Amino acid sequence: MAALSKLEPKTRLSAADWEEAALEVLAENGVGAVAVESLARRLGVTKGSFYWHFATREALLQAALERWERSDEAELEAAIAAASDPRERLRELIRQVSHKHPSHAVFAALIKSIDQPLIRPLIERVSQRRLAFVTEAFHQAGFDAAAAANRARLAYSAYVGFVQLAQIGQPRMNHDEFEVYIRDFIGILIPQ
Amino acid sequence: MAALSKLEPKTRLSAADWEEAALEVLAENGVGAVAVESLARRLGVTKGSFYWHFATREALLQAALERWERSDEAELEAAIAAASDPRERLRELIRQVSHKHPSHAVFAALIKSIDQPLIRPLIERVSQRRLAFVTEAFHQAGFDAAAAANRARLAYSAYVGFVQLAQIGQPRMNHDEFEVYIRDFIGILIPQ
DNA sequence: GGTTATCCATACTGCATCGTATGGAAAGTG
DNA sequence: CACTTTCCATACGATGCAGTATGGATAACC
Repeated sequence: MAALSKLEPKTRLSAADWEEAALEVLAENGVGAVAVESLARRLGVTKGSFYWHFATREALLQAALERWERSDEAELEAAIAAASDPRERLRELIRQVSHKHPSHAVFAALIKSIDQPLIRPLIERVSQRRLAFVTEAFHQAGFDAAAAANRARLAYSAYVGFVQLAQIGQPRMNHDEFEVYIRDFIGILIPQ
Repeated sequence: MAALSKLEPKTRLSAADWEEAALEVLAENGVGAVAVESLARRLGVTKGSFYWHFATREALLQAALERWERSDEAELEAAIAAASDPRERLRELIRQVSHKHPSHAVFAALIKSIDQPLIRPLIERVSQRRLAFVTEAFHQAGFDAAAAANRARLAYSAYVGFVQLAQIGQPRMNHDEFEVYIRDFIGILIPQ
């Protein structure tokens, strides 16, 4: 995601620079904020530059989203390799996810634009992968298929909801309260 | 929410007609879809009508949202009066919420526009009320204050996330699977 | 039935943004 | 050092939507 590169005169830009900048403003201000001229101003150039690298705004979005999807998939695979005990794997995943991460800001922004034809299938694929992973972990932890699926749904829904609510600081918590919340979260969903 | 009033030549319109139409398209296509000319077409009139009833698009949004907030508050108060046993009250609320309702479509749309200055405080107020209610119910059900708050956070986050995910039919479930999910949901969060 | 208040149509301005056309500057290449 | 490729600036057209100005139509009222 590079550093917060605002108005760096820098050198000349590559397509990857535009994609990363797009993901930054996406995380900060949503999909709608990924506008050509606005991005150009942020990067210290003009539209002329943009339309050399990309045919259209959608092409940039697509490229940026593919980039994010790959990184998200990689994170998940890393989580799979993390621990051998499925319970511990779940706990570790929850802890990882709960201590935020730029990737979750992107996800929170994306889910708000779930109607757009470019976003919807992406969210579907990503959620599918994540749900399958969590379901499998619960299954390996001893729950039967149906119970595991439901715990996974509950856990993933809670994650999605929390990411949304976090933006209004709604479950108003300080750091310690948050830690206790995560502990309870784990305790409720992963008994024993 | 009136009937699905599309392109009814009808008679002349009132401010309330615009507000209800605004809530309809809000639920269907999000806050961004609440556009003056588009709404006018939907109602079979032109912008001339709109700007007689409202000074600006924001004024319409504000009025429509106040309308929705009042109805949401009333629903919650009805849920409070429903059952005397707090556990049963929670179960009933979950069942009510899980069998959808036009009001939840509005909420799902609103949460996507949580950045807008008109929406954010509204979501804050509504979530505050709902969380307080659920927290209180868990508390009355025997959990201490901290545990009750965390169960409420988990339950409400799961609700928010589910409402979002439901739009992509992500937790791909048929009717029976859904009922089992709700049963498990209740069983996990409300033990005994 | 005439007058007034209510409601709406038409035509316009202003602004943001996507996309195009084209010429120019800087970096690489022989 | 000439020349080509790569990258960018400027200027323009087109579209969509908010908001204004103004006159006309219809219903309500005395």
